[in-house]
Amino acid sequence: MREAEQPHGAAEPTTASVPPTLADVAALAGVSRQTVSNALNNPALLRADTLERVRSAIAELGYSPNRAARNLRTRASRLIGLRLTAVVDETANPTTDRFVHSLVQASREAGYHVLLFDGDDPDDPASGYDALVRSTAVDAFVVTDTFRGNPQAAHLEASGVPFVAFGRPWKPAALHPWVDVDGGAGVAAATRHLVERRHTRIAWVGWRAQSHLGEDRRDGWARTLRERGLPVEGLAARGDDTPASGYAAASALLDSAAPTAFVCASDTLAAGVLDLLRDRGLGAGRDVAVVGFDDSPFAQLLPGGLTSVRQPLEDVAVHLVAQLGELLARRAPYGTGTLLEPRLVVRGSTLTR
Amino acid sequence: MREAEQPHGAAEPTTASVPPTLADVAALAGVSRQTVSNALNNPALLRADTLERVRSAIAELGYSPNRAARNLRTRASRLIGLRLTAVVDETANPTTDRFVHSLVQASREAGYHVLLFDGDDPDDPASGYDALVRSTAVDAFVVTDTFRGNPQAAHLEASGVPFVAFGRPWKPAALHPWVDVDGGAGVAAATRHLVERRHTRIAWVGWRAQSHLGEDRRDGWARTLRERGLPVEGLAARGDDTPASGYAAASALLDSAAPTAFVCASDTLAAGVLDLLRDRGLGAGRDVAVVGFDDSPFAQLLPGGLTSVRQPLEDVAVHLVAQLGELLARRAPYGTGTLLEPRLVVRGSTLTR
DNA sequence: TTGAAAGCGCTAACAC
DNA sequence: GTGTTAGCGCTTTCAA
Repeated sequence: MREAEQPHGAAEPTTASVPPTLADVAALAGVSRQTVSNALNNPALLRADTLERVRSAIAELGYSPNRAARNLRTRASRLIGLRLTAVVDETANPTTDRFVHSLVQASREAGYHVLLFDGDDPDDPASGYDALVRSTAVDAFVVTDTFRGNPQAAHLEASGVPFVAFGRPWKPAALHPWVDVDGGAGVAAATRHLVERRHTRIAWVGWRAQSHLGEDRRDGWARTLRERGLPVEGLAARGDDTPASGYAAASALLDSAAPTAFVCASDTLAAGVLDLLRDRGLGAGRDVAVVGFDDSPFAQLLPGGLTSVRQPLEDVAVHLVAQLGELLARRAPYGTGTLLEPRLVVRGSTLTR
Repeated sequence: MREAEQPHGAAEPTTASVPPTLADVAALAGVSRQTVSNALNNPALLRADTLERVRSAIAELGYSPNRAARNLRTRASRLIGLRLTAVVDETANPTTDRFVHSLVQASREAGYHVLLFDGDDPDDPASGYDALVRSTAVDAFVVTDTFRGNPQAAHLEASGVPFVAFGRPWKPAALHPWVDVDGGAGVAAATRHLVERRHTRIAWVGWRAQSHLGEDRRDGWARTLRERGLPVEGLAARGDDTPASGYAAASALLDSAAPTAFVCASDTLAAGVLDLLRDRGLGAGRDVAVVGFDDSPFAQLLPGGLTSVRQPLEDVAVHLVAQLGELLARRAPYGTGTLLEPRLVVRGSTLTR
């Protein structure tokens, strides 16, 4: 019986120890536990003076409702699960950091926290998700890699797990809300920018045709050139998302089609193009223009700067969380999609001409 | 009363609906609830055949223990809180992404998940932390910005909240476990690398003296030069962590001290130095060597590559989680610290000479 | 407007 | 080795 050695004053700001409960607050305020709960969740129900008394008791004790108890009762965790995609080649993904940050902020404003996890088993589409759902550890997921038609989203949809996707659906009839960035529009803006700067032979350095994401961006380039009556044929290359691939593509294109500008599907490819220009003694921006995609730190730090398409990730996060809120509230708003426009950030690599 | 329209078989893999509970498993396996709990938490207590029966019942139902209930009972959440530091200037922090990823992975292996949050109020050191602790939403924190002597760590220590720090303590007598990277050793390795490549006038481009982190790195440079009997005086500059600052520093140093190599406190500063070299018509690696710090995507993508010091963030995360585990298990291992050595990644910016 | 009772799903003690 | 009892802290009926 020696465990209950309470300090002198129960109401003083004790360091950690045992956190106060609803009952403690109720006792201090001279009301029932229920009234304290109402003060928290339905303040409108209380009379003004009662509410005030309860609130000062809460403040005095430094009370916060126990999350586990609340979660157990309400069958919700107010947690959003986000699966981190694997780090490729020890290189940080330029968008991940910004996106995660934006999501955390948007979630907080909606009263949610973000729970991070990664898949134990890359072969299993359910990996990570299922356990989290069955154990009611998270209320919903944000899925980030649907564009490549991955099986995870399909699996989630089949299991009836609430989720919203950053990326357009992998099939027309998808039933989940999504938010995406109109990469084609971004690349189109970049291409127009080059046309305005008097470029007529504008090349595309992109990814293999399997990538929806890459085809979307490529379309923005091709579409704009056709609109302006400029040549498209023989001015496009495809490859992996590596500097080496960009390097090789630029080398081949320069020899075969003599473009004066390169639009790239990523900053990584642009880095390879820049590398080749350097090796050929060509000045980026001066002799040949280069545009990247993602506005990564690389684009920002490159001497002279790399013109690049910047995704509005902050807005993406806000929309995702908003859709998640609706999804969790009612069962309704299936089939909603939002397409956001990126913005071209102009720097030295397209300027000095 | 029309809500309880149960499907025919209770044991079939229903989509979402109501997840099975311990009681369902117990019923199916023909044992008590407690036995199922033991099967999960103390399998050694069960007889082999009972265990087998329980396990197959668990598998059949697709059962996962309800997190909220377990958390309520055990007074633990198996969640580690990580506060994301603010995004500066819309630029991603090169280390954040890698570190977060490493932490998620290390945590998973220890049976924890990572909960992300950001401070609502930057002026309040308790911001975010306190609420999460009082509501028992997380078991512990990983604090990442202790090095600059921030008040958060001091506050956490005072409140008795379990946490481990990525960064050395801000005062000698700190009581919390920490893990840090020996930046001085990394810069020393970089400096030795330059000495071996016959450089004798090696400059330092760093941060203001207030930064412990910066002084630690700077020491690695100064120490090495003195060991080798090379000049230190007049070869160092300090400024903000921006390319502009690196540009200005390099410009001034080049005029006043004619160094043939620059060691920088960050890749960001190195970017500025490279920018200046380009403007002066000097080739990085060819005429003047440059070393950065962080091995950011910029360093990896820069044409030719930027030699840079890479922090072992994966190891940092593993050590942090290990210390957290001990801290949470017993109350003992206060005062432990681990210092890890970074690794120099050599690229073109120090090679062609 | 406020209070009393019940129970969410789990595990720590203890009895069998 | 297995079952019984109790209760973690909260919110949702319902009654006063």
